[in-house]
Amino acid sequence: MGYLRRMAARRAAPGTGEKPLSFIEQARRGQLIEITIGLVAERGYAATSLASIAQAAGITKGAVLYHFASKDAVMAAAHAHVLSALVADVGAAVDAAPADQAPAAYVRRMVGHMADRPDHARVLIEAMINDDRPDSGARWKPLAAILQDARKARGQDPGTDPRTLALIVGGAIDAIIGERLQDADYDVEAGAESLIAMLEAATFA
Amino acid sequence: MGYLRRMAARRAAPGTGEKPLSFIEQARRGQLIEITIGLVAERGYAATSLASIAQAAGITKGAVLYHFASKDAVMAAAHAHVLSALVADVGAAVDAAPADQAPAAYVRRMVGHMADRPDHARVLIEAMINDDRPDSGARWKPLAAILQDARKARGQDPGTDPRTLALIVGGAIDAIIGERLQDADYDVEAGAESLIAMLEAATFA
DNA sequence: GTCTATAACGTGATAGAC
DNA sequence: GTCTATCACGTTATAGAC
Repeated sequence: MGYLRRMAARRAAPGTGEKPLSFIEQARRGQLIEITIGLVAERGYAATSLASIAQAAGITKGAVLYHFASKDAVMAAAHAHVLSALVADVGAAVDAAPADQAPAAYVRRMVGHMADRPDHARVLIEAMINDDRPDSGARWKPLAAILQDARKARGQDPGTDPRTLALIVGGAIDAIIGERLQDADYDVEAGAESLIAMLEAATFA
Repeated sequence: MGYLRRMAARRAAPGTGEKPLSFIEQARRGQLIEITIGLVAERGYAATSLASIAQAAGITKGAVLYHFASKDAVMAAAHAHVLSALVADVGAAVDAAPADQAPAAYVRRMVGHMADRPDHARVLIEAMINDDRPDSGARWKPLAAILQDARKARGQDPGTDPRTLALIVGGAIDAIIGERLQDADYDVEAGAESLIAMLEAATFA
């Protein structure tokens, strides 16, 4: 792995120095995070209020704010939860594949992961949007590195600008996932394979 | 054109039966629309309140609601404004190109249009997100049709599923534009050409 | 016809009850 | 340690002044 870890690192960075939390606390936090994921997936970030979270959990707003410092803290926790699941899943798949097939593995698992967890996908999309920090390439760099390694493993010249190639592939993945979110009948696996085929054709040119 | 018209048609549909509006009214509306575009581009849909629009225009909230029926009506007007500009621009470029080169023209003008108007791009993105109506393929169908026509003009078999191909290209365009919004130095023209090269390679396979 | 002042509501966060 | 009642603010929309 290592590639995707960087993605997560940005989020996890400030959180060093956590106090140990009780079992009931941990359970409540987990419950609230799950509820928040569902609500954000359904209504979006801005439309998800503390009141709606509290109501879904059967408690009051203040109780939510006892377990989390602020609304943003709840959102950040929910985002971190789905992001770490994504990183672990895709990272493992990429690491298990030989370097020259890592890009295909990345595309397949990324699409598969999101298709299997529509709620997570929607949360990640929402987070991507509402995250107004200028992410200096954090989005495309991991994939660009995987693509470069694959080319090296095949003994090819570095062809198209890796940044642009990673952006194109990443954007295509987003579009395929987005289509699945709107139409549950859309065949994402076939979409992923089409994208991989295009990528192979472009890499050999 | 005709392809992109459909995109706009959805939005424009209900608005038949408009009463003629006075000059000052039209001017105010235009002013408010421009202001709204700027604010939405800067802060996003949810964070753009009537108060912020009114303040930027130097009037009160109520005055805004005299010219538009509701906050959503202001937003819809702003969206319609940027969308019609996009449709007119890209549509003209596509129509001017021979069928076999229409996809390339589409990509170039789409990217160019957005790169030249970052505010418009951001508004379109925001609208895409907050538009929770299930758009039955409205997003990819125009491009899919252009791609199919190009293949026909070249006497090629219909290869990859046109829906998937359109989704991939559309997603790639979004990613290229998104990158430009975050990094003004990113060379979108080069990105567009890379995408077109990939598309050509895939079409010939 | 154009706009200002006011109202009714929902929000995130706090102070304090248990 | 856990949660409820309360607060101050910003929101959209309306009623009414000019």
